[in-house]
Amino acid sequence: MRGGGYKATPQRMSVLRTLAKEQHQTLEDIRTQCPEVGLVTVYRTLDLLVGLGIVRRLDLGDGARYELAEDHHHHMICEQCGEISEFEQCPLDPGRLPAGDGFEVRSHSLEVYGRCAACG
Amino acid sequence: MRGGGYKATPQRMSVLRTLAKEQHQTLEDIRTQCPEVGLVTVYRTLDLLVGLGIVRRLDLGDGARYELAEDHHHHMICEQCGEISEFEQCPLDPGRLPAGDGFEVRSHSLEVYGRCAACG
DNA sequence: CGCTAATTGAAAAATTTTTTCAGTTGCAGA
DNA sequence: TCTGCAACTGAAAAAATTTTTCAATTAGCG
Ligand SMILES: [Mn+2]
Ligand SMILES: [Mn+2]
Ligand SMILES: [Zn+2]
Ligand SMILES: [Zn+2]
Repeated sequence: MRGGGYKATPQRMSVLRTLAKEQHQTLEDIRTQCPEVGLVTVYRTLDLLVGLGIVRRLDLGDGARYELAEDHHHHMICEQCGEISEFEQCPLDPGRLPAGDGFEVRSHSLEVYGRCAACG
Repeated sequence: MRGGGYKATPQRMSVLRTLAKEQHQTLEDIRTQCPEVGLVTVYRTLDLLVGLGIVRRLDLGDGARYELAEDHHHHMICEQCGEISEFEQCPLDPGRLPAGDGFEVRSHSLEVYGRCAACG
């Protein structure tokens, strides 16, 4: 963080601490957890952290959510209750990724929709 | 469309015709193609069509896009030029989908990021 | 400790989306 | 073909979200 000439301000630390507590939070979630950080600063901090690759921005259909960019994983979203859970194992068969059309695959994003255990 | 008591208005036809011309359009794209349709009506029509399952809303990181909900397919997004292309073959191995945790998979969404042929 | 570029946040602006509501219209039924 | 009316439209206003400004503050280097 300080490597690139960025300051480790209390506001940034606060946002990071909040992100560490729980994954997949919305801007409002973060705001609630960091009432002492100004709205504009939350926006700017998230932009910065996303730009640095420390945080990942998710678009799961209900607005932006943020998570610490740790290991590669995927999301299961319950269409009934909205619960978002994660799974590690990557169900992609590399052999069946698109090829031959000259597109070079660098990363991917996979979301699985359905019903969580609680919603049957 | 008329089945559910909905009217086939010129505005709705116009939006549908636009969606048929090109996939993955933003609201602005659609507005440009349908200058005669009021902004509010475009919003409402897209909501309606998405609700009816005729249109799919995409979140590929740069705001909402819309496409006719035809066959199941996936997207390749070039991180350089932003080009969005499609591929049909599903690289998912059903055997490696999350299981045992009680989550019932009903659908999925897969996006592949990288470089298109033109961007090297 | 002092300096300075980086940072913050209140206010204002810009952008995007939703709500209102009075007037219009597609279309089912006569 | 004509009528009635629930469905629909769109201008205006409101609400919600995001970005820009800019003067004051501050983290961290020397
Ligand atoms: Mn996650
Ligand atoms: Mn598509
Ligand atoms: Zn994966
Ligand atoms: Zn698939």
